Amino acid sequence: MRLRPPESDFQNIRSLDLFTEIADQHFDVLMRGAYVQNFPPQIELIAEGDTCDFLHVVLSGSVDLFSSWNGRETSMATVRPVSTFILAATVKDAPYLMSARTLEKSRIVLVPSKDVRSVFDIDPGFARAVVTELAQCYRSVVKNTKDLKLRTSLERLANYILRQQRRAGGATTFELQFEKRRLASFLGMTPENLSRAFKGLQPYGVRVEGSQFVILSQSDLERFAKPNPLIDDYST
Amino acid sequence: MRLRPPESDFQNIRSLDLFTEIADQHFDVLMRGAYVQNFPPQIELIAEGDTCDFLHVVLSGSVDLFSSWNGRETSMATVRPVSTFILAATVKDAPYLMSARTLEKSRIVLVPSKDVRSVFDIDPGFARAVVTELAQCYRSVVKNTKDLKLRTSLERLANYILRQQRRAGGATTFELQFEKRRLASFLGMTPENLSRAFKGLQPYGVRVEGSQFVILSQSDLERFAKPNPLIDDYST
DNA sequence: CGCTATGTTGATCCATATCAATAAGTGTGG
DNA sequence: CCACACTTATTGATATGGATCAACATAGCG
Repeated sequence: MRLRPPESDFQNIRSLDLFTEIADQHFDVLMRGAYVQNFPPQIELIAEGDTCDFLHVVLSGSVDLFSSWNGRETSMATVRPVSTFILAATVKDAPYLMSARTLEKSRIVLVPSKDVRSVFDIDPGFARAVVTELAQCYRSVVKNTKDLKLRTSLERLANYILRQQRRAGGATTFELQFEKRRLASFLGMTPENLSRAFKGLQPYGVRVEGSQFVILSQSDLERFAKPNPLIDDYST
Repeated sequence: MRLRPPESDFQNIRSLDLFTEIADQHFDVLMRGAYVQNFPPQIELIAEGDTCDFLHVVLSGSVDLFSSWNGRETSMATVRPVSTFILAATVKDAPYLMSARTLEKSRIVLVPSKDVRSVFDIDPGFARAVVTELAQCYRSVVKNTKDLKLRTSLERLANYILRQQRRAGGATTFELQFEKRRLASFLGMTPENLSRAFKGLQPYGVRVEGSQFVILSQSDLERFAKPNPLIDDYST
């Protein structure tokens, strides 16, 4: 069942960096063509290789971006509310490079790609926002590549934990938001190896109980992880 | 010695996708503020972490983009004429995530970042080109991540060879344009491992003599490499 | 309350890194 | 133009990080 997004969703969408500078009438154009839909968990929203018909906005829930080749699969990123995904395919009008599936019950807005492109061409504020967002995405992937190529799996895990801690407001205790197997895949390792890596971080003051992470010694962990803003900072 | 770009360089720069749709007067604005410079090999042009003052355009020669962490270093990409680099840092006005050094004698144009941003704001054709270029860059890095996470080093090498072959126009014989150690670093492996990987591809009809690659059996190599447009195609 | 998926642990294997030695280029200055 | 120095490439021996296989534990979930 497809429905136009109700007024209540508008606010959430408009609050995105991508839409704050857009002219009201142009935002209306995008919303008029848009659909909102609630998906159950584990639904494949898009498949890599598909043509790109919609820009997706996650309003609630979460979405996993993943890729496959030759029978192997890897998790590329997790999208959390409120944010968009596959903007690059949208602006290039090119096939998706990644597949997407819901991790939990999720509310997703689908904005027709051609509307996005046509509004881009007439709205300078939106154009500016698109380019900023894309640059941000690009930089995130570059950081991820550096993480993968310059660090061992133990170092990646250590820095991942520190990043999550910051996202959780700096608390010494916080929850993993999804399965460990997905974390393993995202970090480029096997579930077995991840289990052992948790043990490997115990000497640096990391305790893992179920989905709960506890940092017993911030300084020990940081001394081992050597976090770097040019790899680990989300903002810049 | 810094010099304004002469007329002869203008044509080359303007032929870039990034500058084909820009208005003449706006292109002039960019060129008026720009400098052109000839660099010897092995000169570090920018260092990761530096603030981004210039968009760089390679007119001739070649440039290596690389990153470091904790005493390790990895090659991220090679930039060949005529193309730009660090566009993302330029539009975001954020620190470079990668360092750049000349691989050979190179002619580079430096366009002040703030000029790029201000022209972006007033020239829709240029804005469109910037967003297309950034989307392209983003997709390239995503493909590279898939390559790294989904393939073994031998598979990466096999597909790299096939990509280079296509760049060389499909010839069965072609030259590696730089050192093997850099290729190893780019592919995320050690030089020793690369040497052995060359041997490992012999059964699939690959011969390496010095910097020359010979593909004796296209079909065997492709059967092993399993190239995929969503990882290996440059265009989309 | 079982059933099924996820996570852990142990044993083993394999790919890749590291260390060491040698060979082959490459460039420089006499 | 050659000799020397220095970097890069190759090869061999070994070490190790991480994958795989297998068994078991645990936790969600219907």
